Parts: sequence; structure tokens; C-alpha cells
Amino acid sequence: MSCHKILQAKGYRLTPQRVLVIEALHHAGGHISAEEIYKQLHKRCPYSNISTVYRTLELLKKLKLVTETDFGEGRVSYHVAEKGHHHHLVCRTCGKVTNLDESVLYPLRDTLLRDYDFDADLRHLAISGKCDECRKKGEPS
Amino acid sequence: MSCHKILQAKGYRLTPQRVLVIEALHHAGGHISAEEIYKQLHKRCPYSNISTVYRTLELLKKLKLVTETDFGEGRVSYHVAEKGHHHHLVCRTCGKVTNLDESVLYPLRDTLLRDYDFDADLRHLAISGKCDECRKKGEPS
DNA sequence: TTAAATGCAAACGCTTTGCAATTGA
DNA sequence: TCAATTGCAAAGCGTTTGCATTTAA
Repeated sequence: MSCHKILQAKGYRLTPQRVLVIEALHHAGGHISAEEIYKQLHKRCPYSNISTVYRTLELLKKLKLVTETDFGEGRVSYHVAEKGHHHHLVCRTCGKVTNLDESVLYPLRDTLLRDYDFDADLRHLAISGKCDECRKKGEPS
Repeated sequence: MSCHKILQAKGYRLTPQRVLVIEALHHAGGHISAEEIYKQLHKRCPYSNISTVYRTLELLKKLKLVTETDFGEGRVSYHVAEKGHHHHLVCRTCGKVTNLDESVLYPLRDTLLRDYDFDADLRHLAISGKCDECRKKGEPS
């Protein structure tokens, strides 16, 4: 189901501004900042405002249609949520495996690319450690 | 060699404000924000200013005495630099191993702890991917 | 003595908010 | 029709900067 239809199905209005924000996000094919989305929106909707962009992004985040990632550059990036991609957190104490959303690794991947020119392959990354329950119980690592 | 002596050795002045900022950083035993450092500084130096904190942190960063990490919470955290801790980036194409500074993984570890209550053990993490040289050459992964 | 460092205030860039006007369903 | 949504302007946040004053060496 498309973003548009999900919005409508949930009773949200499909305003031209929202359509254009969603388009910009999909067109980006990756990370895009609110500022960049606004630039594209403004081209076709000159009286629009960046606060609308932020409010739309807020809504899309709430509906899990976009992912927000802070790369630590003083601004946040947005990305259409991808289904199915995830990684694993493996508890060394009890063995429990937790799914880890892909977006959690975006900042790391981006940092490695920017600062180390290293194209990290994080597809099969599993991270070991101690899970929430074992932490509460105070189990030793 | 202590931070104090390094500063002096490099010809920087050891002002009371700087001493207190350095103390706060060491006392924190982990990450601490500029605001928190300022609070501690202000207690003992009421006329001090947060811009001094930022300028001191800037200097300590330049001297590699502290590490700056952006956890993506709208504020940056600082940490006294630790020697020797590092991880590895392994190139899948040529096998080259690059050292990766520990601080690069701080945001990930912190996110996992905050959002997943998972205490990740990243001590032995090696990340595979494609290194800078192979990327330039256009080597296939 | 004097360049370096500080305090202050103002500005910065990104993001959020209150409110009246507009608009999709 | 009318609550949801918008545009606008102003404020919020952490951070940076210019400049006169103070101070460590």
C-alpha cells in the first residue's frame, strides 16, 4: 500500500503539500534533509512553509512510513522506511535474539563512509551483548 | 602526561576555567554534555560563561585530549580520549585492516542501550566492507 | 608586559509552536 | 460544513562569534 493510501485510510488528509513531501522522500532514494525536501516542495508550491515539512515528517514518522536518522551534522535526515531489513542483537547470557531496525546502523555506516572512506557491509551484522531481561536480573555477562 | 601538563607544554594557558572543565570531563567517567560541564564550572566559578566551555572543548578536541560524539539528541557529548582502544575495518577485497577509533561506535552503543535496553559488547567488533583504495579502483565487492 | 583567554551579548542554524486563515473530505 | 491542515511569525534549542576587558606567564 502506498504512503498516500495509508494516510487516507488512517483518516489523514491528502494535501498537495503532503503529496509533494512524500514524493521528495521517495525520489531521494536515500537520505534527505527537511531543508532539501522543502526546496523541492517550494518549487511547485511557492507559498508553502518549512514548518509544514516538519509536521508532515512528524506524521510519517508516527505512521512508521519514514525513518529519522541523526548523522550528527546538526541536522537530521529522513528516509522512507524499508520493510524486512533488519539485523540481530544476540544476548550472550540467555541467547535471545532481538530484531534491530536497519536505520539504527545508518549513522555508523555514514560515518565510516565519510571519515574513513570505507563502504561498510552491515547486511549480516549481528551484535552480541546482554539483553534487557538479563540486565534487569543482573546476570553476569 | 596529564591534560594540564599537555596544555602547558603546548604553550596554552592553564586558567582556572580550563582546569575545572578538564576536571568535570574526568570526573564524569564517560560522556558529558557542554551544559553539564558548565553547571559544574559555574558552581565554583559563578561568573564563568558557557562559551568558555565550548572554547575549551574545542581546544581539547584539537589536541586530541577529548572525543566529541553526537548521539543525535540535539546535543553533543564529550569524553576524555582513551588511548589504545580501537576496532577494525576489514576490506573484503584486498584484506587491508584499518584501525577504527572507538568513539565511532559510541553513538551505536548508546542507541542500543537507550532504545533496546541492550548492553552491546563491541569490544571485538570487526566491520567488513570495501576500503578507500578499492573503492577508488572500482573493485567489485 | 602583552598575547591569550575570558565574559557578555548577540547571532547562528535547525526545529518547534501558537494562532488565525484556509481547505480536504 | 468543520475539524484538520496550513502559512506565518516568533520563539526555542544548543552552539558560535565579535569585541572590550581581564589575566596567566
